[in-house]
Amino acid sequence: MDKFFEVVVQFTRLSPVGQGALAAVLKRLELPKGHVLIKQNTICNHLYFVEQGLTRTYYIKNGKDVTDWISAENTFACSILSFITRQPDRRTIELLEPSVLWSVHYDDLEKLYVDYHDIERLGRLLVASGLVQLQQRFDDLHFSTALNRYKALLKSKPDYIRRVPLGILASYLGMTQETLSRMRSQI
Amino acid sequence: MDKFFEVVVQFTRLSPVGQGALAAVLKRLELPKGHVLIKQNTICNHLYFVEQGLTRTYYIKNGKDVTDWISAENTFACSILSFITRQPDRRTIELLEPSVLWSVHYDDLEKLYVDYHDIERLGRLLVASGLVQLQQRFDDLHFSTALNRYKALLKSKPDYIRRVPLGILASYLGMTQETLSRMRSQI
DNA sequence: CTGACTTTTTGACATTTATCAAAGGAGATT
DNA sequence: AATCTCCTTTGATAAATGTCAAAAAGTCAG
Repeated sequence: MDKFFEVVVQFTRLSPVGQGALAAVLKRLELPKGHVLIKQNTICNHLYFVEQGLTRTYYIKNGKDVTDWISAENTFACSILSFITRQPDRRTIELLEPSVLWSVHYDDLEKLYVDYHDIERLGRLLVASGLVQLQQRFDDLHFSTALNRYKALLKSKPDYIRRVPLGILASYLGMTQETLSRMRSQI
Repeated sequence: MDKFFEVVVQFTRLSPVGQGALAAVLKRLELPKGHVLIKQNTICNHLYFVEQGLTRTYYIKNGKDVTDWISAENTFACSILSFITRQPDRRTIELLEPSVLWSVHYDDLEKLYVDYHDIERLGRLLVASGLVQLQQRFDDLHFSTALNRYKALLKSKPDYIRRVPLGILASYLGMTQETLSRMRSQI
């Protein structure tokens, strides 16, 4: 749990009572590679913090597997659309490696938001951080060639290139695995 | 200002005192078409609410004009990256139509967050809503053909097609204006 | 170590979209 | 009405990327 609060404190300092309340609803999970955290077309009720391991979020679009997001150590994973809107979403989240996670239930978080101003603030800052990351990822995709998208990833997330299978990485970058394989040999 | 609070109340109900404090820092702007709200490479210190009119956010990428976002009535406009991170950003925001806007200064908002739990909550919900919208826009871009991106826009934002010049719309959709012109005639 | 399986690379070809160039409209101004 | 400017369409061609097929390389259980 220490890792979780190390990350949290970078967003905002919690009061001891707020931190205690948050710690009380955290659940530790130790799960094998391939385990499915969220199934497609269900409501995402948990926010996951990755202490160790790697997750990928994907869905099927026109019959093809599209990887939407990858979460590594010290970042969060959930279906953003479903967690916020409370509607089912097509996304599935699975583990690419055996992982250690901490989960918070949506309802618990909502209660904490009401009771603790500082946790509401933490929530705001976490969402804002997610927005910044998604905006950067969006920018990488918008009007970039396949080669530049790969280069951008090489710069921003070099560890993904070692840890994530090529086909999944290609899909994350919005290209086929053949194209990624060729881009890679071009550098 | 009524329009602004009509939108706000859809996110959360504010206490009278919170609402009053927020109203006190809102500034009304009436500006002509072409007016620049935020210049590239500056820090975005204001969040704008569009009561009437239309804005576009764009930047230059490899010498080309890339439209990143469009805000119409009852939505917000700012450089997300800059407003949140407090760093300069390449984005410029300009008015595509003569507009009526309400602006809030970053510093005022931060003070309100500290003083009023309900405004911190509003902030969280606004950012969350922004995240949902960006995620949807990202999904439209990820592994979609030009034609499908155009169709998705036709469904989600039909008014943009009437109000936004074709070249800007094309760039928003990540294609050239020639391609958009052809997609359009295909439907 | 070997066979079965999965992942990655390579090649030939097809499709999509961009680029460049030019021609049409539409609205504003004289 | 003629001119100007801006916006949109159309056509020819080029470049980027996808698709399909097969070979090569890596992984792992037995």
